[in-house]
Amino acid sequence: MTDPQHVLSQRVQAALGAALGDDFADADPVIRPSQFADFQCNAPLALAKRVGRKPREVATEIVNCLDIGDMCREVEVSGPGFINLTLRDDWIAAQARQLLDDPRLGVPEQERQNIPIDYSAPNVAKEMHVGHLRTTVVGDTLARTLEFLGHNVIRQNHIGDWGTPFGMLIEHLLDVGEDSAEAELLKSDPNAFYQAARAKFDAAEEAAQAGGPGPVSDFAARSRARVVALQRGDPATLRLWRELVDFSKVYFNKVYAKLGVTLTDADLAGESSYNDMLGAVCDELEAKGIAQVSDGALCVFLDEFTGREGRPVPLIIRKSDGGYGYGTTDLATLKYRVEELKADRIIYVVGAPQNLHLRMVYASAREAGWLPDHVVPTHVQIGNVLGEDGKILRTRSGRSLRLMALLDEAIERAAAVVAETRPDLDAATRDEIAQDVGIGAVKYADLSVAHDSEYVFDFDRMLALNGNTGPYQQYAVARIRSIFRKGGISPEDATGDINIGHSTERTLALTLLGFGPTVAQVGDELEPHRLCSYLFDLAQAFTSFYEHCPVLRAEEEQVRDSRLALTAATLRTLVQGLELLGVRAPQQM
RNA sequence: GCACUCGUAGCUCAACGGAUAGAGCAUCUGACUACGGAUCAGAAGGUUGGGGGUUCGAAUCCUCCCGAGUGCGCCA
Repeated sequence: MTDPQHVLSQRVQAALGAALGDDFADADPVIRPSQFADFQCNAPLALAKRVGRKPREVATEIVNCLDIGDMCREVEVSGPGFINLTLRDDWIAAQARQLLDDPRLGVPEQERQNIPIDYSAPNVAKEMHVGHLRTTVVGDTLARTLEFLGHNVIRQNHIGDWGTPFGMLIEHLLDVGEDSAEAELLKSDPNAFYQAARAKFDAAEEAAQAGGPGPVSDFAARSRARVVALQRGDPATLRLWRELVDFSKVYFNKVYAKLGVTLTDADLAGESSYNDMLGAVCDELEAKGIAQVSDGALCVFLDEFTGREGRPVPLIIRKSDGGYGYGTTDLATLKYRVEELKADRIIYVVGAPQNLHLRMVYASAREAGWLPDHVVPTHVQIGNVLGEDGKILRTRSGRSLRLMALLDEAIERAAAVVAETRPDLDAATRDEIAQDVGIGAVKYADLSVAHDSEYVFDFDRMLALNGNTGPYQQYAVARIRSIFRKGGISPEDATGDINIGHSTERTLALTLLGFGPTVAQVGDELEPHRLCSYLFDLAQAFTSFYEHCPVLRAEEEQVRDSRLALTAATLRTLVQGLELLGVRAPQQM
């Protein structure tokens, strides 16, 4: 048991029962870190009214019943009725030392849940751009964290692999030839392929309107026919469609490999995979009287959703031409996740603009009985990434930024720094460091701000070695590893007792104990930036300790062993924390 | 018009209803024969967009205004 907040909460709870009676024995008082002491409890303030007495009196009474001498050196009532708690150094030291034997670093066991997480979701035959960065990176961190907490995470990469654009894409693929260089673009620069198809389609539309049939306008007609063939399940069309998807998979996997995320082909669950359910979804909604035909389209109208001029906003589940849109797919997906994946909790890591749509999907599914009350869908809203001008990040020409290009630039910039600072290393090692630092910087920058807030993308800031950045954390890890390298000691062998002598040792040890609660909180609230804040605190606590407390050069052997153990615990915690963020910590940098 | 997300130091961002709103950049002061100075110690910097309200206590909750972004029927 290494989580002081949890232990203190239990102690205070016992005292509450003793002081105020059995009615309060299950009050579960909240303990928070505080600037006035190590921890603070405000339960007396919350309970004072209930017992009709003054908060300070209540607090004093609780303190009198508190049996806590083994872990606290000071307990006092202060302010309007807070209980301030200051831990004993030897207790902190002992708990910090326990982390070294604990494979989970003090992270509490959770009740195991089935949790599908919907994230990344790029489109076939389209470029991944900055918008995909956050949904991919945030989703991946949540997946890693919930898995670490013991849950059964089911990664769901809901790729856009179905719908009207595929008619023109397939026709274009046929036109250029499946083995052509143009088709190869799908694996490296899919936008070029998509744009070509799009341009051809638009030109064909124009030609068709202007002068009737011809070889150009023919393309639009062929594309439309191809969509129908695709939805009908025509084998030849399906084969071509699959080829498009396969080409795109190669591209996705390139990006994922570069980015270092845990998604694999096994996690692909694109829109097409729900195709067979769409008809039944519509039929059932119609039969239950939830959906009605309006202007030729089958729609679900719900009272709580109104749009312009107070008119109800529909969730269109079957278009007037008989086709299905993403509303239908999303309903089928939700149904599948509840019924087949046995979801206890469903997480959508999706852009903030989709909020209304998702809420309508949830509401419709609840209405239909596909989403039981105990299953809670959560939309982790992803905010936009902005450029220096405060507008959505784009290239100078106004196009959205290619994710691949952005990652390459980050690596290049990191490489330039490494080349300057570490000319002693060989090229291969420098290259590896540049990869880890460049990618780590981008991912960390993305994760360290609240997922729903927009943030300004700035290479210089994210690659800085100071501040709440990836490289700062990586540097802290590199220095720790350097200590062990220089001392000829393996971190696993640093298992001595921890004794606290210096104030920076105390701060470091106490901060270490915060890892478990922080990870649990990230799992509950789905906010990775809290883990970043924590790791930044930890890295700062370590560098401060590192400045003030020599480890290898400590004069007494006992002090040296203690500091080595503290350093080893820090290393493990930082590396584990960064791993949950999907940020690699190089051996040196 | 309605809905969602926001408005915090010069800049970029934090703050789970709790005391004196915190970091980092930038600025200024200190500390280098360094277990890796890509650092550390410190200073300065705020009427939390504005007005009301809820309560022991509000950046946080409610309400009204001002401002920004996004979304509101056949793209996904």
